[in-house]
Amino acid sequence: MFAERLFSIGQVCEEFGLTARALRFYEDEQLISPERRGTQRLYSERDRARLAWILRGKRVGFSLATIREMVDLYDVGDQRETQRMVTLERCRERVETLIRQRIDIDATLKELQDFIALVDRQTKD
Amino acid sequence: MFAERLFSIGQVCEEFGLTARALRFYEDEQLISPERRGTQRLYSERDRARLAWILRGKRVGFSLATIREMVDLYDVGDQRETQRMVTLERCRERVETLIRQRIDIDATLKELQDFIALVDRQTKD
DNA sequence: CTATTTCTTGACGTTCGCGTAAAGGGAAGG
DNA sequence: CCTTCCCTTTACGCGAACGTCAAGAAATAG
Repeated sequence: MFAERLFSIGQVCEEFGLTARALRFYEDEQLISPERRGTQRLYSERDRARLAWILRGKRVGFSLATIREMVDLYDVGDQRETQRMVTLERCRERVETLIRQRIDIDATLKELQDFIALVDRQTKD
Repeated sequence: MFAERLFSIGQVCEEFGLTARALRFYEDEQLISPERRGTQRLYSERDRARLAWILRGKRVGFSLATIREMVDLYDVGDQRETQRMVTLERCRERVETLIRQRIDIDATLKELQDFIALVDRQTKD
């Protein structure tokens, strides 16, 4: 067995392009919970995977609260029937809004590209 | 010729599902500028089209500032060469982030749907 | 004409997602 | 040992996007 590689907050900031303040804020908001060696934070591979998830969630426009809800959903592996149904319901809601977002993005993309083509034609005259 | 149908703020709120406060805020931020009959606002068909654009922009995660920039881009029809290039550049940037967003959305959708399938299988046991 | 909505303009309050000092602790290099 | 980073917590600040009264004007209903 080999010890897992751990990262300091500075390294993680560098890697993901965010500030220490942001990382600590995410921790306050319970999105990640890195180990501690004394007072210092140590980020594991799992923490970094969660971070990647968080950043992607942000890019698609989810709030931190929503993102936490979602990673929490993934974390509860075994649960009761009723709770599982709630989980599924929340997931399906997310899927709905994502699909809606795709439609909106496609429409916006089309208009933008049409507009670009129009301006291009004007320029060529 | 027939007079264009105009709408009160209340009607527009009803139709688009937002508050009067929000509409007035968008006006302060120069996203829309409805006519006035005395002190009352009157929204035209064009205003409502802009509103639809704004709401779609919000759903894809644009800030109001960005949305204003974009509707402004559409509005300036004829302009100088250099200005036109700036317009094109801004548009292409938007296209880039939208495409990036599509990729993120697709990835998130896939994970969600895989997860749903997983939970579904667990439930059937 | 009166009563009831619907509208108007301030102006302060709130939540989110951090930024930005302030003040200090701990490890690492010379 | 001293300096230099890198890290820590605490705490106030800020822009975005409205919410929420307050106080009054104006349109509409009866």
